[in-house]
Amino acid sequence: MQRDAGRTRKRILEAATEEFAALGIAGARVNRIAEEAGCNKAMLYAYYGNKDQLFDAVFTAYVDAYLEEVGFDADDLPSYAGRVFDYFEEHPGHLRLATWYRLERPQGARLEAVLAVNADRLAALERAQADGVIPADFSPVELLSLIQSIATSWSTMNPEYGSAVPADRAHRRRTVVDAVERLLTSRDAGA
Amino acid sequence: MQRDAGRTRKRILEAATEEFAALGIAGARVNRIAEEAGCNKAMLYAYYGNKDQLFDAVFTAYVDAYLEEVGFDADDLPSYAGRVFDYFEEHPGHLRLATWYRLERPQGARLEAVLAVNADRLAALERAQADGVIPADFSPVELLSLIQSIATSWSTMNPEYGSAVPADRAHRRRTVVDAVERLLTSRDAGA
DNA sequence: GTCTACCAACCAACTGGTCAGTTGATTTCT
DNA sequence: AGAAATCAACTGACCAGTTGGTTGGTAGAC
Repeated sequence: MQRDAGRTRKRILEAATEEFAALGIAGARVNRIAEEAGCNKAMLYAYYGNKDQLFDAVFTAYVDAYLEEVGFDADDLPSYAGRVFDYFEEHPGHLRLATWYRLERPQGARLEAVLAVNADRLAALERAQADGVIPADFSPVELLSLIQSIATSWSTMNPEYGSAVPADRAHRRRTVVDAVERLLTSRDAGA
Repeated sequence: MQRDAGRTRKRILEAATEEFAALGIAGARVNRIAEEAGCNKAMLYAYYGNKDQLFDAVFTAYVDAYLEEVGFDADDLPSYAGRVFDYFEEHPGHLRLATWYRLERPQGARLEAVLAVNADRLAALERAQADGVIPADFSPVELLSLIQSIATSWSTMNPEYGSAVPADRAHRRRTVVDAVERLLTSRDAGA
């Protein structure tokens, strides 16, 4: 058993990601994380401060990975929605993480990285609309909001639907991309 | 101070609704609920069994109120979406409750009431499509999933958007209804 | 090469406080 | 008198965070 601070840090972060994704901040147990990571609880406090800061580290790591992998393309929003869908299909825990964050984090503390990315995206959408590349029926923030919701709609459904939800991932993906395409189809001004 | 079992039950349920909506099952504190309800913790156990069953009572009461108030109309989905939007604008805690339920409840235990309502709605949509009242581009379950997501999209956004989200409730509502209308506009079969 | 002093990595065991749930007695109404 | 409603005080388990000490790698003296 070699000693390796970097490896231990990583193992803690992985174990914490799993625990927080499953149970949230209030439900997570520091003891369990340490046990799962195969190290002593004290290491966790040495490396990450406390439970809350550990959640921060987990959440920031997820956001970085998400932004890197999904990217953004104001000119092709349907395929952006498809990539969002793909990401959360492959990392269902990350969507839970994002939801816990929204529910359990006090209103004050926002993530700089996300704020900056959002501003960028809103600006890019505005430009694309000014250039006529995408229709301007919805404002940039409306578009982002709707697309995000649609892309994750299957994962955020109440569990009671259960068997009615199609098991075929490709089929569910097509639904998402299709719906976003419809949002972007210009309609006549008349009621 | 009169004694009144019914009133005490109700006060506990109200206090519990607030506490669970704010903090979820793991984060809620039984002591706080009793204090807020202005009664002893033992009453809570006498009337509702334990913490989990108390959450069940809270959640069931919310579902009943929701189903009653929102209703469903397969022939006019945009206005259904508008009513869903309205409901959660007026009871933001209830959307949080639904989210906690999805995150914290073990997969096994579903609510009969919701299962039955879902089945009804799927059947109603199927009929409406067969009658040609609404387009059949999306299947019933796809429609329900998309509409639910769109109606709650503003409330489920990451908090980092903050000031970019329009404060005007009527405006946000129009976005929702508009988006659902677009889903229902038939398109040509060609790619 | 190997000895040694040093420090980072690591941990078992503890602490103080908090939590869900219980008990046995008291009050109030009929 | 008796039943239902109420509660102060208790219990045992658990939990986040700490402490004081041990272990293992390694840099430099010789």
